[in-house]
Amino acid sequence: MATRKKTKIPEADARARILAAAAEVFADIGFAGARVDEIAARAGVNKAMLYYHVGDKEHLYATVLTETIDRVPPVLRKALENVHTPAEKLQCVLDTMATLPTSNPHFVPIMLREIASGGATLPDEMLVRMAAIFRVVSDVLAEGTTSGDFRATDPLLTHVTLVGSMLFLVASQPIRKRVAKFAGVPHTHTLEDLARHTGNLVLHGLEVPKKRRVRK
Amino acid sequence: MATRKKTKIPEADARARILAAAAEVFADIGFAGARVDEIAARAGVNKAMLYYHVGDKEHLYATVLTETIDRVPPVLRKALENVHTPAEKLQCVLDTMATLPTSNPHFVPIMLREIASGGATLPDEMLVRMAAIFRVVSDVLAEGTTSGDFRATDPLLTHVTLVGSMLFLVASQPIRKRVAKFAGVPHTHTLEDLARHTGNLVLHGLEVPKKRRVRK
DNA sequence: CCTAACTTACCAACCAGTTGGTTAAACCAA
DNA sequence: TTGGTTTAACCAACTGGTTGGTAAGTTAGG
Repeated sequence: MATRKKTKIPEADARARILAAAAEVFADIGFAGARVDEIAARAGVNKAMLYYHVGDKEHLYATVLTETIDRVPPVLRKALENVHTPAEKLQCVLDTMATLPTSNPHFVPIMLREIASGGATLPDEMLVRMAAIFRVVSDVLAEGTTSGDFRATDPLLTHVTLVGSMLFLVASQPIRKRVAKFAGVPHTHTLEDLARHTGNLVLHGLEVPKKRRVRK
Repeated sequence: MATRKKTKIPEADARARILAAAAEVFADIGFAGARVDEIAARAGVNKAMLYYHVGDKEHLYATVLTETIDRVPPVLRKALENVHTPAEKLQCVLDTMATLPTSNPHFVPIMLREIASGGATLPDEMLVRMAAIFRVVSDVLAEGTTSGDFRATDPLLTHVTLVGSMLFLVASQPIRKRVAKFAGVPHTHTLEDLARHTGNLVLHGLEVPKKRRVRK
């Protein structure tokens, strides 16, 4: 309720409501499918006000993107603070990634669509931020490799595999439920399950260690 | 050039050209962004002819989807014919998936976008086909588990992780190149590299086997 | 002369962005 | 304190270009 400098009661920060509504709509139907009127309506704001507060559709989209991704690196770094072995750090990264869609459910579909379109419209601003996230993960990988815990892999490919798996697993949840029905297998997984499965798979691999192997 | 039944020279199968053009445009900008006029133009066909041959935009999209995914299971099964150990089969699945975007470059972005939208518009027809692909992979996983080569994992999650990694790796190639520049790391990978990396990661995992581990 | 294949010309709905205002809070000079 | 001025916040109504879809006709093979 705190009034700012001057002006007539700025209707509980319209800008924030517009960005939230935009994230929702962009996530649901993508940039091309999103309607500015729909965003304005969901934000409970006149369309002209949307243009007044954040500019045109393209700028609105870019703002949603950057303001969302900016929250990721600090969260990742904070989560890693009290974790020490490389394997634990990697699992921590995955666990944290799995929590992101809880606090920010619209980020995953938006990014997936960006990937799908080859990032044709991704501004350099976003790439800088993606590189920042990559660096956090690649530091963990490098630490694991030099400490002798991890095998040496291409860090960029490994990072993309991790992020891709998590994004895909999270985003595919509704479809997975339907596919599971058709394939006749049960399906009940939490976000933590997804992170655990990915961590387990990527850390230990599928193969049974030779010594423990039991051929029948 | 072969003329079919009757009619006035059916302009070298307009329907096929329409579907090809549609796949292109849907892959580039998604269903909502795609313009029917653009698709018709790329197919070298009058817009009214597009409606005459394949019906409205929605039906056109559904047709592209099903006709594309239908090619996957036979290719997978054929590729698996001459491969025998579970590990080799799994790598074969990944290799084959990596070849798909070569023969059909539009499938990956289209599927990624479908995942992003939670499959809200995915017809049951598609789910049946996705379940068919899942069954091929899950058979390989099950075989590996019962033979003692693979650890037991949730087959659905593992399948989705594999497919997701491959789709994501392939689709993210252009963005990866740009991110690599910002992160200051080199970047040159072929589709085979992607399949090999994923196979290596998922089969053997990141962790160095205890016996071989060298702490410094 | 019938019918599949093809075309032109058109339309109504839609949609991003703008115009031309109103309102009231804040500021300021007397 | 007052009353005039400025300015941020807000809005209804409009604009003009776009777009999915169609109607009504043409062409030519059988």
